[in-house]
Amino acid sequence: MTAELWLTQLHENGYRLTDARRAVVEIVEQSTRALTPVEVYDLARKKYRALGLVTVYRTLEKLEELHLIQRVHQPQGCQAFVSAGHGHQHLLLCQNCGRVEFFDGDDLDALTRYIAQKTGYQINEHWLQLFGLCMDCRKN
Amino acid sequence: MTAELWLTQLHENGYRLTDARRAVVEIVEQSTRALTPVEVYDLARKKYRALGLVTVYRTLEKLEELHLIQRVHQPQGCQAFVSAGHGHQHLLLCQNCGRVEFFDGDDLDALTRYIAQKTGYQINEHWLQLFGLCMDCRKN
DNA sequence: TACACTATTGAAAATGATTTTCAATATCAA
DNA sequence: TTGATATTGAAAATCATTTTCAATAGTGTA
Ligand SMILES: [Mn+2]
Ligand SMILES: [Mn+2]
Ligand SMILES: [Zn+2]
Ligand SMILES: [Zn+2]
Repeated sequence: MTAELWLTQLHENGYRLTDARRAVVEIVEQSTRALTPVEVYDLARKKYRALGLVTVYRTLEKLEELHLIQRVHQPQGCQAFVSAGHGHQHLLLCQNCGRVEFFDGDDLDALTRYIAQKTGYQINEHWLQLFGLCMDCRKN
Repeated sequence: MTAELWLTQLHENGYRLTDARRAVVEIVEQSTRALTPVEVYDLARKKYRALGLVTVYRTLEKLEELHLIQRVHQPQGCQAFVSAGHGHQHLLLCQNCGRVEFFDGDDLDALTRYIAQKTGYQINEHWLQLFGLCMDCRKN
């Protein structure tokens, strides 16, 4: 249902609504895994046969620009995307099935103050990511 | 001086010591910034003119395999390498000059227990990275 | 609804990064 | 010193991403 919202966002930012974009948005928005451009291409082509891979790249670029999706960095590679988190959130990734969750509530203030003091750095931001096994994959 | 140790490591693992490897090792080992393969190539060629870019890729691959270097993930890209940290350490990166430091002492046990409990995930590892401005760059 | 403007498209070509192939050469254990 | 072979750099191949371009489709306006 949020797919509609993404399309609205695109439209409000002066982008036209096309079948190609609709297909890409629908796939990426409802995925619980991070998807690479080719994966998006393969899946979206089931909805819209004529889709070109170039258009997938171009659409992902725009969705990232509008902060609707974000790139996911992993040991296996850094070319995959997921729906963006809201506010200050971090990723939790399943090492087996690739499932992606967001979490918040981390408090690194004490740590960053300590490191800043110790190193002389002014610390502006942080990346935090947890890896593990999701409930489903633990059963195997 | 650790460059010698790296070469010893390579040798002990059955790899031959060549001028090409020596040049790459010397450059990467003493750099305070993460370097891309091309950057390593350009710098190392000042020590060993005949060096080929292919050999840089192959040498970085081996150094990573032996855990002497590690890949650095950044917003601008994920193809750069630095000397690996020791034990459980994380990276602190200067957003201006690219300087790299390691820190430890983060304690995410409470957080991971909380997230594990809340999501049902079994959490195995984490990535943490701090970004900011190093002492030198703050002065500008 | 029809139209005109122009953003968007997919195919093909171009670019950039990395990997593979290969014959010549350098390393090193014996 | 020498022979087996690991390593090399150049060139070609591969893979991911970007650019170019002419045809087409989306949108606001009449
Ligand atoms: Mn945080
Ligand atoms: Mn840690
Ligand atoms: Zn899973
Ligand atoms: Zn700096």
